[in-house]
Amino acid sequence: MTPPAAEHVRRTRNAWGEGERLRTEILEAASGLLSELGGEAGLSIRGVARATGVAPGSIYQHFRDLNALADCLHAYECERLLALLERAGADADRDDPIAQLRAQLVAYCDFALANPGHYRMLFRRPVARPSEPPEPKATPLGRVVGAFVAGFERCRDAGLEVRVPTRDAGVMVFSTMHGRVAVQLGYGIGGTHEQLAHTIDQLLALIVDA
Amino acid sequence: MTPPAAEHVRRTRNAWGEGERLRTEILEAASGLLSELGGEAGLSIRGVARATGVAPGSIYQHFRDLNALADCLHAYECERLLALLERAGADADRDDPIAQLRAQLVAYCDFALANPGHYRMLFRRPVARPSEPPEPKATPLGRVVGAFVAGFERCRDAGLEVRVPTRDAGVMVFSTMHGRVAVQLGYGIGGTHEQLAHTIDQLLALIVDA
DNA sequence: TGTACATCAGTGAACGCGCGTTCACTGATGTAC
DNA sequence: TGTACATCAGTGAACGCGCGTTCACTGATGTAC
Repeated sequence: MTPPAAEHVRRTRNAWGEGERLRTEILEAASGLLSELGGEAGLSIRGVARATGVAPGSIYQHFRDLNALADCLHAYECERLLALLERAGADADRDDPIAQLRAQLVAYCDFALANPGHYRMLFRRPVARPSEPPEPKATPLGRVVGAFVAGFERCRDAGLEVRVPTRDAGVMVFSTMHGRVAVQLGYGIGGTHEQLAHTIDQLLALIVDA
Repeated sequence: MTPPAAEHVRRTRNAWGEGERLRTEILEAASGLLSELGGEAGLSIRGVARATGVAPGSIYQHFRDLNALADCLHAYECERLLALLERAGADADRDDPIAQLRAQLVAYCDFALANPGHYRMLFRRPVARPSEPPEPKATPLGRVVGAFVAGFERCRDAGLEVRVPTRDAGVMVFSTMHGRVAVQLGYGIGGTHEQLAHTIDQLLALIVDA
């Protein structure tokens, strides 16, 4: 019942005209809480305020209410993950679309295993969200799948044979990795970096003819 | 913020010597709430009491506290699912271990898609449970994987060639199905009964030589 | 250069609420003698 | 058969708590004249 002790940080207020900085500080603190709490459940205005070192009321200058804060945090984490995937792809061999895809898949798994709380929030959002209707493509799941689909399209554009429709291929690698990650997180097996990399190689070899 | 309206059911108290019946009534009511709430988050003593039609204090005659109630509910749902799998296997052709396994996998997917809230509770239990250490084999995930492993062992015993160690095979089908279910639940694609059955057939054909 | 005022970046006390949990109780049913 | 007592299956009022949210405020920094 006791919330995890979020140390009461003292902070110096932002300079005149830079109030928007608190918004980012709040999101970063909330992001840290996701790790401590292991997910979105238990996230509260007061907890985030404590972690930020700010009065509860101050949150409301940047977020309409708890729901809006959760939505923004969700979007914030989603962008972080997608940026990570993009960077992983960009860091890989420019002329090897398979290597790029592989790097993105590895980055995805690494993120999930290193940040279970963030991962849970991103992909296991509770259904009962009265806000707006889902719109699958805008969902983190949809966007990550989209990134993988784009990877397969790059393979196809490079003249490699992709044996199934690229959309199906994207969904396939996502669901396989999501399942593997869940087994590791909940069961503790099959999720070493090497095992996952091996699965990724096998999957890619199965789907695209290099 | 308002909890979903759990209609205040009036109930007649149990007869002398049959007080244990309330325990089951509570678990059944809590199970119903899992559907309404879409998962374990938001489950409360008072909510369960309302759904059962009983005073909050009455819960404590059967469960030490909220945590114990959640643990028992977890076990209760776990048994329900495993019984479902067992029945599915038993209802299939006695002499066809592949048909039995197939029936269990289909039953598993059907359960997940029909009961997202229960599924989430069973397989996405928050990490921060101070109770006892996990003990993977006793976990729903562990036991379901175990049921699948047993299915592959029956195949092997029947003289069929299982191309990977049965344990790996069990983990493989579980993670594949878990991923597919997650994509359907969060994204709305790939999860029709036919598509899942098709995936199951493909997977089984890949793993065991019939 | 002074000064009155506006704006900014917050604070902190207060509210009402639902929650978990406790506890003295109530009324019906069984049991000992 | 009567009756005193024990046990059972709950009730419902009360407690203290953390929560979301509001609101009047404070003190520092900018701006108009």
